[in-house]
Amino acid sequence: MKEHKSISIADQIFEQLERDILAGKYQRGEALSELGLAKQLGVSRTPIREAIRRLEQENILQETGRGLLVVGISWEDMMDMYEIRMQIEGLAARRAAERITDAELAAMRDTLDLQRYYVEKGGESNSAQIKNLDSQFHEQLYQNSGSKAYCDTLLSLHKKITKFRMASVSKKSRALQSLAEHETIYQALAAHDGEAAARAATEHVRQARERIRTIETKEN
Amino acid sequence: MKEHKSISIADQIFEQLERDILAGKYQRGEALSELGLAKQLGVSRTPIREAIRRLEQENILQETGRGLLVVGISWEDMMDMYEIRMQIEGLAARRAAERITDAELAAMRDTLDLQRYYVEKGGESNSAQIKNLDSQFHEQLYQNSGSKAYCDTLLSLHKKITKFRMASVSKKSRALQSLAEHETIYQALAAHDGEAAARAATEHVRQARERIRTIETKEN
DNA sequence: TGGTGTATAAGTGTATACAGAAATACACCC
DNA sequence: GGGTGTATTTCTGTATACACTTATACACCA
Repeated sequence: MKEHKSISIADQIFEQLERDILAGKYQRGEALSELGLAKQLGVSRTPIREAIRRLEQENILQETGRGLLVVGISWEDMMDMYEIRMQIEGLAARRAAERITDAELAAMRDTLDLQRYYVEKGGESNSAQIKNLDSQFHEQLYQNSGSKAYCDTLLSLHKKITKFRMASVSKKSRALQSLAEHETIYQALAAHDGEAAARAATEHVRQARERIRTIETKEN
Repeated sequence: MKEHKSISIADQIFEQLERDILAGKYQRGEALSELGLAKQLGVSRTPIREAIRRLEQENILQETGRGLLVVGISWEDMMDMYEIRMQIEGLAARRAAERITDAELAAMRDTLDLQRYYVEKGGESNSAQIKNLDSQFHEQLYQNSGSKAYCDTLLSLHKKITKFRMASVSKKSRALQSLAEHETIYQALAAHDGEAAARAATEHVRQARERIRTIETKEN
């Protein structure tokens, strides 16, 4: 379904650098140079520069006048993003519940069913697939809020969170719990119950944060 | 106090295009071309492209594969941004109240006093100055939340709002009311009262939205 | 008259060349 | 030996050239 308009080198580099930075592959404060990246990636500086400008706009890279500084996001930043999402995603869900169409509901239902299929099937090989479907459900929710502002804000936060340190090890029990929460959100949307949708979405983000927090705490 | 690192042409073009797009100088859906902009602005395509990439990242410009599409923001988008800010700015204010230092309080006090000076002095010539100080107060608040996530999110929303259609005609009565609300926020911060700060900040954004809404409604 | 095919124009994507600034290294002088 | 001045290297910023894609216009043919 996705538009494949040839995907320029600049886009690929943007994606790769973003992923690497958010995944923590580069140290916070580490210095990079355009020429260095160009040589390393085997392309000219032009696409590198365009990728860099976008990363700067996202505030995960910073120009210093002489070289680039990796800003990235910290653990605290991510917790804060969850906190912000808890509020905004709830409001977006309320709106979605009030305006969602049957076709949009059916599409979310499909996403949910497919996700359930992969989760119950289990296996590490499907974890990428599951993560994509999880993201897709949220993106559909954002889209169905009908608000560009909500959609843009939430997409930006969600993208950073999902790429953070290759986050969220997929354990089946957690995946099932997350799925159940999605189901609750869906039911509220289907019932066009704004209040319930808002509560469910907020609670889902809160739980997701807790799941991540628990993992990290154990690691450290 | 601001860092003046020579301000590249690319940066200037970014600022200008962003301002023009958000101010409504370009029609929503209007097509632009790199070469056209380059000729019009008398520079090469290189800085144009870098500006465009940043604007794309902000979702106010969109690549179509053949030319650019002006997306901009609509009136509804801006109302939604206020709604989001109502929530997030409240939380940011709560945090700021809990951690703000005396030095930071003094800096906000200075901003406030200077704004009051210009507001009471009156006159259209100072409206730009007043707007800047107003923005500065909010930016200080964001900064003092101590959270990169809150700061980034709020700065992005605030920037778009302030540039929207050259928003907010400055009437002295409204400016005074806004100032009084800033004062309330400041008092809560100074008292390190998180709850009060959150309430005051949220209410201030709500009122700001109402002030804008009233103006627009009269215009249409 | 309508459709098709080609030529042309316009636009983006990428590489490269060049200018200028800034840090660094090194030699020279005291 | 230390400090200073200069040369060199290493960056970024900008312009330009070229490849490639696609829309468009126009002529030709059925």
